[in-house]
Amino acid sequence: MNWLDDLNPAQRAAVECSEGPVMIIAGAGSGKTRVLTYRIAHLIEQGEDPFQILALTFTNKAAGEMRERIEALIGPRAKSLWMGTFHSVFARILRRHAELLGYPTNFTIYDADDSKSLIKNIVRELDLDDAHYKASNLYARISSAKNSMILVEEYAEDASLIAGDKAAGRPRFVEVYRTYVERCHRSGAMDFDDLLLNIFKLLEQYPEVLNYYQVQFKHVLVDEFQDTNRVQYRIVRLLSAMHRNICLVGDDAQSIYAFRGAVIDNILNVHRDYPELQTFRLEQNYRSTGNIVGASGSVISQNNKQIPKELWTQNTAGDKIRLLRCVSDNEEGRLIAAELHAAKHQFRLSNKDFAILYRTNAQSRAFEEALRRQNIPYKVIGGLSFYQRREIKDFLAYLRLVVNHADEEALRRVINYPARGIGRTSMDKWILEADREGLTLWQMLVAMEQGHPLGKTLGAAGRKMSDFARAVQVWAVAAQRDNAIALARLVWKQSGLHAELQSDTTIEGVNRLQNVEELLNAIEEFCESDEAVPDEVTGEDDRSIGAFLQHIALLTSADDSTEDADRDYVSMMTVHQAKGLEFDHVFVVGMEEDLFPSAMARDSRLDLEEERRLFYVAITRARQRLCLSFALTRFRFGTLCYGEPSRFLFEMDPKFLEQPSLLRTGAPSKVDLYPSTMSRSKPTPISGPSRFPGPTLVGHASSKKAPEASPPGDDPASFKVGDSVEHFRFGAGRIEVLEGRFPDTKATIIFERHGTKQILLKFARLTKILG
DNA sequence: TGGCGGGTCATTTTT
DNA sequence: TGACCCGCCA
Repeated sequence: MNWLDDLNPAQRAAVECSEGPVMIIAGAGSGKTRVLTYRIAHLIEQGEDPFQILALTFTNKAAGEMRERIEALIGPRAKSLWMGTFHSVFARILRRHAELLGYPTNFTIYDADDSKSLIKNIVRELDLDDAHYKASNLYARISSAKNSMILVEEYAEDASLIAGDKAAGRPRFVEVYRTYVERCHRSGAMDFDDLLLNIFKLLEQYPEVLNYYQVQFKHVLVDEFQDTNRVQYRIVRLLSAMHRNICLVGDDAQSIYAFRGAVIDNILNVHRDYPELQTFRLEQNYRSTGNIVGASGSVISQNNKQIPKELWTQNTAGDKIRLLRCVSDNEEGRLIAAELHAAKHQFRLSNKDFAILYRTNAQSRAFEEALRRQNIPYKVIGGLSFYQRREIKDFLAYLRLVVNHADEEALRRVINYPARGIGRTSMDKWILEADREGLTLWQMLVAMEQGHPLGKTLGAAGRKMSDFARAVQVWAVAAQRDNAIALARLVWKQSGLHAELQSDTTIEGVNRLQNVEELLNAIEEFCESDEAVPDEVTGEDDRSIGAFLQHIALLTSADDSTEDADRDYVSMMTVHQAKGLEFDHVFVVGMEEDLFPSAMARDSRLDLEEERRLFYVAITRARQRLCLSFALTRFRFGTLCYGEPSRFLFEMDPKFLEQPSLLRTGAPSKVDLYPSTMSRSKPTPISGPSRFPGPTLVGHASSKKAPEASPPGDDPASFKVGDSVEHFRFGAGRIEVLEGRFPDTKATIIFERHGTKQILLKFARLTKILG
């Protein structure tokens, strides 16, 4: 037990307090993971059964790392822990009880693409116009309803929700929601949110199941508690209600997922649900220099909504924080590349020690170009995961269909890919007829195979459809006896996918073929490795294709196997993706108003506080050195926009900044690189007193930053549906629909001479026509 | 039935 | 500016 000596007093207290509800507020860099892993190890050392410990995380990566670290402490007993993401642990439980909820045991998990595609189909079927009913928007609404446990019927009865939808121009949203839920269910599919919501339903509706897991989980631990949504919190409370040994670890200052349903009030108000809650604060930062800790503190203290705490460090003060004032986004790229290059040599760092963090993905371009020009290897983190690539999804759709014939998204995806002569008309008739007879698409196929008249009506296409159904049935039989790889190879050959991809000799085509082959390798590995944990209910070591699909359904880009631990590259990513990571030297770029903080957050205190927490997350990633840059002009959406330094820069106590004067409007862009500079790229000299100095690439941006340059227009908040308005370019028109919350209210306007346009009020400079 | 061109639309996204 | 989606055309 001597490893407990690795902990400071606060950490140790948090680890050793193993009874009753505990909250651990873990500041950035305060050794949160260490406390969590030691706590679990300590529980087991004290004689607790690892099978009775449930630890929930948000990412597979976090779960995997934690398990490894616990194993390092206490050995292979760690393998028996119930540890994983909310979604994967719950998916596992749901498999056992799926029938209770009317799902097949081998239910499919729909990812966001599947869900959106289904919603798109529904919008089409309900004959709604897809300008007002955008799949991504509807999906987000459905998701947030589910995360708040608002079921369809509750939604339908909630007058204010309905009124809101009406006002937003989508009065039939509930129908979409209802149809979506029905169709998922009919397809034997759960989306990500269902994995949470259905666990909640299961525990609520089946007391014996609830009791079983309440007994089972003597200890429940939650990582990143500040990011839980309503349903997650409810589930955790239910599961831990018997033993009340619940341990919530998090940092309210790092809550950055409200837009996805995370409820910061969960962490702010836990004590209401647990009056006997014991709270521990980890306030000593081990990660960063004094200047970085100090600067981050001065930023986050501007927030109202937070648990009071004071982070401190024994580390040296280190370098002050550098500011980089750039004339344009391209110059920002060049200067950062030069800074990086210089620092790398001066401090003898590797590329891996650097990270460039930005608010939006679109910003990566300038840095990619600049780094490429300097021959500095980099990697843009995030983006499409391996399993989201089209060819992979296509092949997986076949496999999904074999496992679960009801999976409508899979069926639609592959029934005519590779092309087998089943055209749009045939598909439409098929869908229509299935709907009329109340059959699923698959049942309709089977009916046709067994002589349903539609088969004859469709002629050749009908025969092809029957052939297809028969093939899937044959594969399904094979899936009963073969393991995953044998089945996958069979389908790969017989589906025609292999031939299809092989015939494409373009570079991308060859790539696609290789990707599927890589997937096949992964399946083979799955069948051979001992990765698949035997199911503790059946005791069987499941190597079926169904088990494989389950295994990969909840992986993301961060889990891709391509291990480049050996490659040395600069990491570039959004701030969100950087959470939980740390680097020696961090650049946070694009520090401008309306970019960071995002323009969307401009007028809401809560949103702005979340942006501020996001900035806090960004700067606390840095261990040794932090550099913040902003550009005075930037191309956005094709037009040149003016920017001004982010308010967050002004919120930092200037004593932590190397050159606070750079924030002064019109200050010269003095960019002295690190002494041993090798930089070739000179900063563009700035002259003249103009507010936005620099090259005159000014254009006439419809700049939101220069409202004084455009006719003022009436207050965007004052418009109503039905108002007659005048637009500076489109002339007279009438507002038909207003949607979105001020200030992002979007208007659909029918103009007398220019037809219907959708316009953002805050940019439009509309004037009201009276009378 | 697929390939192209024009129109539209732009945060963040652990699962 | 660029990515993506839809619809039209061959």
